[in-house]
Amino acid sequence: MARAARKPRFERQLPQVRRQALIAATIECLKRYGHEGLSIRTISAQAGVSVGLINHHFPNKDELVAAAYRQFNAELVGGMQAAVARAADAPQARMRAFLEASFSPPNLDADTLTVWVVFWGMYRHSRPIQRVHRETYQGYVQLLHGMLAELLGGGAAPRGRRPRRSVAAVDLRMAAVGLSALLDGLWLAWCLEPGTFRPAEAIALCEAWIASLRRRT
Amino acid sequence: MARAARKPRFERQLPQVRRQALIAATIECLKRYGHEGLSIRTISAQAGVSVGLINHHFPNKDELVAAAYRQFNAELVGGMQAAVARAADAPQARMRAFLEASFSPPNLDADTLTVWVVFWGMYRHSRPIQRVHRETYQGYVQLLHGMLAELLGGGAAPRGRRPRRSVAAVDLRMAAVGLSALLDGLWLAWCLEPGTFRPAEAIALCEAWIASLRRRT
DNA sequence: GGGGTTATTGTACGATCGTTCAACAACACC
DNA sequence: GGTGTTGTTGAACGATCGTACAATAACCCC
Repeated sequence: MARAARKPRFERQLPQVRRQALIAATIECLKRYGHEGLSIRTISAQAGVSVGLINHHFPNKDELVAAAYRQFNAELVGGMQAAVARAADAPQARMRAFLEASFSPPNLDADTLTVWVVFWGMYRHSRPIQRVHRETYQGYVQLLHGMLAELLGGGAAPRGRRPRRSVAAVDLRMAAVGLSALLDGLWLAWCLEPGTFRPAEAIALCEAWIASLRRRT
Repeated sequence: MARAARKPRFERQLPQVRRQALIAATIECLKRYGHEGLSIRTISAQAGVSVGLINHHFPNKDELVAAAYRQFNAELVGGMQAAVARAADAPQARMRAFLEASFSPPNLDADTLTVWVVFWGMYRHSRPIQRVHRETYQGYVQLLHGMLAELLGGGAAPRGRRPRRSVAAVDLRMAAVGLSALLDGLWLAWCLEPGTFRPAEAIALCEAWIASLRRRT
């Protein structure tokens, strides 16, 4: 045959690039097929590689899944933090941006719930999943806690000064628990049955909750 | 051998009884092993029967799982309704009983969450699961909605008279959405990390939410 | 106590799972 | 252009999955 440029059967990639592609394929499979999508063959097909390649870049399947969990969490929490950082430098505006990010894609999405549910199902029995959860969830809690402190503490100093009264610490803790629960519950309900209410209504509920908290302070 | 009473190798059961035992074994396996416990062999071992028996009483695995989901839901919702029915015939007392049942076993239990998560994971792709969900969840929503109507409507007649103002209907709908979300979120948070707050604190948060609703009416 | 009904058993089968590994080939380098 | 490194392939393995089915035996009935 003449020197027709033969197309290579595959392309070599840097390990870092390939690992990233495999992680992305894993998340995509989870979104599409849920728990059923978590098979080596499904993921490798999605990534367009052979079955053997996964075990060349990851010691086993659990490590790939844990890496996907880390990335998935980091993206969502990072998006939240970025939205808050973009907002005006006022407690109300920051909280507003946080709520709007909470009730917009990619957070408010049935696919996102599908992925979450799979990871939740592994939480109790998988050590790597537990470890990654603690790593990333902490950032989310601190973000929420900090914004509530700004809003409710009044004098809560931006340089980490202690709150005026120790009583406020207890209230703040339960305020964060409550707002977090309300957020998660609304998010869950919307993802399961999007027709029940509109995202704006969910935001309004959260702001009403916060307002009733401020009234009590 | 003398006529030592030979122990039968197995006991025949009425189909109804055996089906019930298999359903109970399925739920038990889900509590212990989560998604991994959903295998014919695990379930049959838990029930103390052979692998073939399941397909004699159920056409396939999905039908067994759907039956388990129906029973699991019916027990929890039934427990709620019973708790409310046992309470004094006053709106506050009924709501109080409802909240206490929500934040006590068997509802408030990490095992219960484990089972729920598995069923949630099937929700999107399994028709039987969707059907059972609608059947049972409806009872829960109506219970919650009815109690809120009693508490907030004031004049909401026990004989189904229409509320005074049509505005109240919209508020009532979102009030139910909000309380339901708060309940689910608190329940979820406690099951995932029981050390964060006490059940009584969760009840207090819900009652504070309801109180702020009443104040607005 | 013998016979009939059918709940129950346990093996077998094909499919799919995660993982291994020897062979291959793409690409950088000299 | 030859050579070395190593990212990549794809067949193969043992385990486990859900299901099918013929054989077995428990229990009711007369």
